[in-house]
Amino acid sequence: MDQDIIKKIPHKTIERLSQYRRALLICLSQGKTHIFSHEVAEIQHITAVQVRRDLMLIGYSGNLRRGYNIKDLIALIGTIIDSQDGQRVAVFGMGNFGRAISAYFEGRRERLSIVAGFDVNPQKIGTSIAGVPVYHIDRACEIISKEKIKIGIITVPGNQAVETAKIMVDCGIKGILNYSPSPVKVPEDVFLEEYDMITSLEKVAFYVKEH
Amino acid sequence: MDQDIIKKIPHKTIERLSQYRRALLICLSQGKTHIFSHEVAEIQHITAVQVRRDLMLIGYSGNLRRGYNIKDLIALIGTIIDSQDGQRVAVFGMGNFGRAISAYFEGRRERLSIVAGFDVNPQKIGTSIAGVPVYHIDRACEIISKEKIKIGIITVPGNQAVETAKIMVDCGIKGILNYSPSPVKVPEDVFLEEYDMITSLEKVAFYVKEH
DNA sequence: GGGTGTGAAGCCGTTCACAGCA
DNA sequence: TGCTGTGAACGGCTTCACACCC
Repeated sequence: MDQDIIKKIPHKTIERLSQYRRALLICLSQGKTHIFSHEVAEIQHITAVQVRRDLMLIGYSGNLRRGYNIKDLIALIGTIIDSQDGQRVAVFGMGNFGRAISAYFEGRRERLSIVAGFDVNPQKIGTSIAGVPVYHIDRACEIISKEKIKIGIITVPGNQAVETAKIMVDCGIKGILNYSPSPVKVPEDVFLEEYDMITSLEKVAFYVKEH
Repeated sequence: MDQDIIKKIPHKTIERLSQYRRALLICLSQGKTHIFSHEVAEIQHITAVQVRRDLMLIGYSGNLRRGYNIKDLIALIGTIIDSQDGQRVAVFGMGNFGRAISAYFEGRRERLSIVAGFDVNPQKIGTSIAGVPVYHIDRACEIISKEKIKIGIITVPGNQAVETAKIMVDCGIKGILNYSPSPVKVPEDVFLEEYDMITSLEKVAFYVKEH
């Protein structure tokens, strides 16, 4: 697919494509071969028009009678969001949360895999958690370079997040997913996504309070 | 603050208010008493105008010379997003992720606390994880009613999410935060927020791939 | 000058409405 | 009839631009 077109896909569509793929993989495993836009929409709690718009953006055309071919669509989404030769990820902070993510991710995606964990706790160094080898943070640059890691997930406590992000950037990480409660700063050329569970929970609590 | 005004605050502003408060609490603990909009903005990676807009929406006025009074602002945000008499939360699925959330949350907010965990693993039932007592899922309705729980977090494996959400709704939960990879369906009057870590990671990976 | 507060404009994602097709 | 594909309208959030103030 044309690079220029891919570059113009909005963030939100990228997120939804990822979600569509997950839903489609489940449908495929249930033996379905085709699906209508309104079926996808219902699963994702959005409208059918939205689904068709997204598929329009990536240039996919469905069949009028049977809807979209699930296998083809999964493949097409793969060509857009996956990297040809796979991407490697490291987790910074192998506490409860780091372990949870490693376990959650184990073997879910061929082209995106967690290959290293970093921590400072000597009891964890040298062990393997959910199939992910744990190294001391001091070896970050060495391992990142050796393992060709470009993406890092921050799961250290809030007060260490800023410092950790600095190390990641210095070692050549180009994409950071920050799950700590502290926002971090990165250079322009590093993609940063931050998510805080407390904010989400407070939001839910707010709307529950307001009925 | 006037209820009608609160109802009109957009979702995004609510999220940012939660984030502002977190940042402000840190500033307060560092001994600062006042802060400018551009300082808040920088922490959150947004613009100063955006911050001022949000504060305008909630009717807060700063001091021209010194900016915003941190203590007052924290208090005001509290009156908007917190519930007067506190809200109680349950975690469904005390695996790695459920444990991580419980630990992460322990003692962070007075007005929002995790008071129960549910699981099916007999080894966990009756124990306490990160200060949260664990019950068998069969007792969900009993405990939810007794503990006056209105909010639930789903951290069960994807294939059990739909079923778990059903139980939650049936037991009277009014707000759900779904961290499982499977979207769930809930009635109109239940507030639902879904977040999937794989989607976020795929998004980061996509933008790293695209430079 | 460097802040705040805000009407107006701009932008971007979503939804409407409908043509086209099997 | 019931779906897809899409130009056009809509709406809500963000940014511009500027008045005002110390």
